[in-house]
Amino acid sequence: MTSLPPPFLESGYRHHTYSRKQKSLGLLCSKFVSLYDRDDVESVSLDDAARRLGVERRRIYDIVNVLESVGVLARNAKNRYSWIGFSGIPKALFELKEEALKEMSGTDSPCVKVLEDEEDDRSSDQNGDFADYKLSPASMDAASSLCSAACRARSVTDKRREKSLGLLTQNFVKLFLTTDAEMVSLDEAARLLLGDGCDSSQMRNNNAAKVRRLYDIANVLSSINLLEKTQQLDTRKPALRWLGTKGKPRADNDVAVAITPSTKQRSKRAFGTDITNADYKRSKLNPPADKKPSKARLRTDDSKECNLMGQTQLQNSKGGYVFGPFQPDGVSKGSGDVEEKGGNKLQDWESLASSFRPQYHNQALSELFGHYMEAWKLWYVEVAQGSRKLQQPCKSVIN
DNA sequence: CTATCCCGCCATATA
DNA sequence: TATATGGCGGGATAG
Repeated sequence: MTSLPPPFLESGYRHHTYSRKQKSLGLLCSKFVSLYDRDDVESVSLDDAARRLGVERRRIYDIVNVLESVGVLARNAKNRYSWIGFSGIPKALFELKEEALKEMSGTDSPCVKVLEDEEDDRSSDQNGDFADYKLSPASMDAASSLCSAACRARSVTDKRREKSLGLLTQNFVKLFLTTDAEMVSLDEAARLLLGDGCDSSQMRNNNAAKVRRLYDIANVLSSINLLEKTQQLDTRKPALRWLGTKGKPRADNDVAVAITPSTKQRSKRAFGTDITNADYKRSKLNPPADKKPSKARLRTDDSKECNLMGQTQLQNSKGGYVFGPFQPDGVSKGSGDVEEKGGNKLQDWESLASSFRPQYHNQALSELFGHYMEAWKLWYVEVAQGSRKLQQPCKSVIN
């Protein structure tokens, strides 16, 4: 009753201008954010959100799932989330990265191919070693990707979790956090997000499904300005550019530390995600046919004061390699059972940094990581400390 | 035509 | 069981 079918809306039909854009996940997410990103908000009710935004609950789940993956929200209970805000992003990203690094350090893959896949599903995900970043272009490692079947014993529950939007989002983000590449073609991302390997079989259709999910993720992350939908400069192919890590482009000096948005707890618009009812939606350059998209769009993001910190733009051999595989399948609880978020995380950045560093074979990466640690530390400390009262969740998380 | 991706059915999870 | 979640992919719209 509350929902109106697409074609025909409420009052008459005066608005033949039905446009999907008006109901895009991204726009909805923007509304969602502006609705809750206030100092006095600390709890979010899905029911309330759905009602206030005038959409079906299903859509709220989509938004909330990805936002939670990047630390903007935290689940409390049924129908209940606590609003962390943008200040929670740095921490979340840091943890994601930490997790990603841990996973790829070859120590994983405890689960080899156990037995053949049962029923339908294909052996999803790949993982395996991360020895070198450059995996052979094609053919890759169809064989190695066979594994992962393992964890199936974990019952259906984990199985479902494996394909959740939230996990997909995390893996997607990890991809950007563990490499200096900032742009991935949609297609490539879709492939990496799951068991690529063999491109044969009827994975064609499967891939299409994944892409659909990728669009969902991209849309909400875009509205948060962590991501940007673009297209590869050469190939006009659609691609996604990560914005969550770069500082302002104009910083020549490698420094360009964080632009800590809220020195004071005041500015809740950490990420400058202000949505005006007007659709400020950037029109995607997309000129006629051969125009250079380059400067087409002006100040892409009105100086999102957000951005964690400046990072040197040492974009070296980006073109060469591909991202190593990470471990998608229900890893989280895979190995341990007691770990999870209980332990002592983010203890010493110092030690973490030093312990991680040696893992890089690539000098540039190593250096880059150093910057990451530095900047993150700064940012995190500042935000965590200064953040208004709603920092309680953070505090408790640490235990 | 292909790229996007909204919509909501219905399987699962949870209270 | 009822309700809450959220895969999943058909098929409509944008380009």
